[in-house]
Amino acid sequence: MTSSLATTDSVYERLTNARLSPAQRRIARYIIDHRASAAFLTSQSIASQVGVSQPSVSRFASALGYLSFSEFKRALQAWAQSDVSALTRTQTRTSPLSEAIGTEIANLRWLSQSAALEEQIARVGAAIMSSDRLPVIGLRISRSFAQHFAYLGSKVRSGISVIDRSDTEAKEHLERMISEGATWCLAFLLPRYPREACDLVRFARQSGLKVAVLSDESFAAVGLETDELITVRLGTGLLFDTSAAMDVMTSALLHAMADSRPNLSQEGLEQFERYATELDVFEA
Amino acid sequence: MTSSLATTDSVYERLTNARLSPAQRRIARYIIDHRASAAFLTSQSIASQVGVSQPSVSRFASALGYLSFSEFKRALQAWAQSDVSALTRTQTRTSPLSEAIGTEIANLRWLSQSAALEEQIARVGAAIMSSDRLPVIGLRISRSFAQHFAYLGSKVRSGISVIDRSDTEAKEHLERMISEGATWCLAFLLPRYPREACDLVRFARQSGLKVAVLSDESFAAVGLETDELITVRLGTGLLFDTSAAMDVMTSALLHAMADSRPNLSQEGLEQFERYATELDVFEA
DNA sequence: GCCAGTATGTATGAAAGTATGCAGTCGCCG
DNA sequence: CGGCGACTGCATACTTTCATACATACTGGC
Repeated sequence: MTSSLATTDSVYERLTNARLSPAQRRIARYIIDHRASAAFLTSQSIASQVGVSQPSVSRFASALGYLSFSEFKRALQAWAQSDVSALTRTQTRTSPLSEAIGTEIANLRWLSQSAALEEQIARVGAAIMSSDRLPVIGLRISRSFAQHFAYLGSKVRSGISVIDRSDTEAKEHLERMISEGATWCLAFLLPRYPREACDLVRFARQSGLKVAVLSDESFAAVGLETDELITVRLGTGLLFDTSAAMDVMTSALLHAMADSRPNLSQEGLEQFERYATELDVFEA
Repeated sequence: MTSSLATTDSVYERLTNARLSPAQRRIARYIIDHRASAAFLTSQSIASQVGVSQPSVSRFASALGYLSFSEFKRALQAWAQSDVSALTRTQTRTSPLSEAIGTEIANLRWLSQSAALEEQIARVGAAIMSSDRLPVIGLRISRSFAQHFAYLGSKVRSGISVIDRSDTEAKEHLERMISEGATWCLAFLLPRYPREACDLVRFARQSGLKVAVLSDESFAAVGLETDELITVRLGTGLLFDTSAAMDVMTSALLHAMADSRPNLSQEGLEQFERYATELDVFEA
């Protein structure tokens, strides 16, 4: 009876529902993140990976309701298995959501086929890293992208600031950054291309800044001059556009930035870690 | 030297080339036919499946040139592993970027295959649409997601506001929204789960709000109670995590919200269009 | 038929892996 | 401050799994 329960309930379900101790949470975390490989490790090696004792792993399995660690491992293997076999299964698209996901998959695929992209990202990353200050422009829907970039970017380098408006105050801000040593700026410019954002980009270039723009394919139609233009495809299946590719490219750009100045970036990241530990910022 | 040979040569090559006795041939046959599962069985159970003794299996491994059955099993697992990952891989991955894109494609695929998801999104969309006010929680990295959601969400319904801090002022804000009719709130809660954000979610629930959380898989390990939990997988190939699936789910949720109250949403969108045209907000 | 060589199962000890009693630590409540 | 309960690591007993010695069975050459 008990063992039949073990096979019917999903491992993941148990992991989410069970009441776990701190050490057990860390184990759960590790297992979820490494399920493919964790499914075949011994309690011993999981323990050492996570940094707890072997008995803790053993107890963890029973806390989840399994009779033994071995039984848990079997369930885990079945889970990991179903996980990969899901990949092989092609299914018919019916709903808008799966349509949308399908489109985004195609968009990402297109991205990975784009040959010159890799090199361009590296080039742009190095370029904006070389600027003493880095204004990041993003208005309306693009504001959140600019802020996302700036939040992470600030862990890699200093002097990043978001410009999410287009009034005289914003222009003043931009000019001040130029006088402080900004040579490049980065603009997120997604449909439907706010006129004000375009104006701001023009203003920046007139002021002598080089501009790197992250946008989508149809941006070309706007006819705005840029120094670097990275384009992605957006997903259009749902009420509002989805921007999975933009998310990936943002991260890729950050990666390239860090790559171009390993020391500087490493320092920033370590500092953040120290600070996070000190102030006990995160769970687990 | 021997062990390096063991890892370089493919298992399959050895299976076909080695000179084997009748019983060993049967074992080989079984292993080739069931490699996915055989890779994790004990010598004992392989033996009983094939109908030979356990030492035969043990000897079989050394006949193939492995130092021990354990080493053979590891090689087998690696083989089975590469076998399934070959399914996902169409081209050779070399750079971190194309790795990362590949991962995100897998993440999206996993999403589209998740059966209950569609229904859950619809349910959550309708639920948060029914709340007279809608606080959206997002701290640190999740702030931009919350803002993205709120920016678009405000075109679909009114009364959305972002809570991107966790001080008394934020709690005051939350309580005011409750008194104004909020019954649900939405929280973006991405790794590494800020403690403050978790606290805020607990506070919200204690204050009587239902909480829908958008997070990633390992959130389970945080052990936070929620009323609805939507999980995606993040991409981990680059310096910072990518969140293509989160972007899609955010949009899907907005879509579901609009679907649950077509009139209300339509009205909001039209109003935005009128306003945009009037003020000449966009290019083209 | 006998012998050498090969093949295979049984028995057994060693090693690896897992579970549990016990004690130390920490936080909480009276 | 002291007792209590939860948590966790250590030591250890127990279980499973693996490798090897030995015995038995089969094969082909003589």
